[in-house]
Amino acid sequence: MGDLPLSKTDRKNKVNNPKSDYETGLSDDEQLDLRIWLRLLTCTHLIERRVRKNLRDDFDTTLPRFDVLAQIDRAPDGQPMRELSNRLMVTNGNITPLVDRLVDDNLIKRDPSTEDRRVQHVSLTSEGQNALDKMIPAHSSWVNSLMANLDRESALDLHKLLGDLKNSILKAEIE
Amino acid sequence: MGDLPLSKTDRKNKVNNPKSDYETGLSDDEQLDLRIWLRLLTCTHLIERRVRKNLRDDFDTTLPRFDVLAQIDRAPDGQPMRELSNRLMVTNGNITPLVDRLVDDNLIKRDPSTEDRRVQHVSLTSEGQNALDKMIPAHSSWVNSLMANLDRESALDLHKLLGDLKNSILKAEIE
DNA sequence: ACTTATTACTTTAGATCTAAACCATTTAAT
DNA sequence: ATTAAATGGTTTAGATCTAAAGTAATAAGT
Repeated sequence: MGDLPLSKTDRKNKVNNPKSDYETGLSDDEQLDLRIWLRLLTCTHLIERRVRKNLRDDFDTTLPRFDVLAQIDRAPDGQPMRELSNRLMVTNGNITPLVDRLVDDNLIKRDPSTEDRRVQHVSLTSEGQNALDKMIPAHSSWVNSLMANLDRESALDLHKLLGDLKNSILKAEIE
Repeated sequence: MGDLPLSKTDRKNKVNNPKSDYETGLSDDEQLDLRIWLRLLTCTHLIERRVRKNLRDDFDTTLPRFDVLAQIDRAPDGQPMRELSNRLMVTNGNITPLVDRLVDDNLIKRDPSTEDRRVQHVSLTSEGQNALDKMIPAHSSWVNSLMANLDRESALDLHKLLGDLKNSILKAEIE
């Protein structure tokens, strides 16, 4: 895919890079990619576990509920359910009961769209906004403290490389 | 925490870095950490979605089942349930029914430990080993293709930085 | 020996998730 | 206009997950 004569994809080709780990049958590049994937997963799990616990201990709520509230907050005028499930990257069938419960708890509200009768616009109630306003800085500080041992330059590099990775994935998804 | 005079933790201090985003009330470093966390989550979700779909389409199985099989494979002589849940970073109560189903499908087997009557050693059956041997290279190639647009140097950097992040998290967990 | 943790695993209750089927509405294509 | 396709949302079935309680066996402290 790359324009460079020595792109990684070339080097991955077993004709160009016959050295494989005999035990696994995987090339060096494949091994590296798998290790990246494992670390990605580990970091995600570790952070999620901490955030989950803190949300429960400090706010008696759950991560998916917080995620929904935080996402709704990003569109103050309300947003359709589909946008929620897209942004949160979960299936649409998952959002409905989550929103149901948050509506029951009077933290968010559903308003039918005037333009499209299929659409339900979801937005925060003042109670929901209040609750979220307390959670946002706490959540931020938790993540912050987990990354405190990463110097700023590394953090900037990591942010950039994760952006590259995301683009690589999206490019691969298209084909 | 850092030994350097201008460590990130110092700069995070609002006295030293009074510039905050007025809208969010978060410092630049906090914003950066949150963005890293978001990208981490996005990449993880995107890869998981793809792997999940491919496992279903090509092998008619699920990601948690594959994870359990792959983890069991790493300890050929069998390993206790606890080690499984530790390495897969899920609660122990989650592993039991997953293992139950895989045993029912004759892909793995449980053997009581001779040394400790509480322990159940889990290992692959030959059927399970056969199934897994087909999945491993496929899984690797999927991950590989998702990262194909990342050049090798970036991949190495990313691997290293994710290691740094992991260490930072673990250090923070201890306190 | 005896009591008290601790550990390995299971069980329970309930929330969350996926995939797939479904309904209603809107859009596109004749 | 009429049909066909796409879209937004819900529902369903079933798997996966967490947290917390429970059970049995081991380890540690006195």
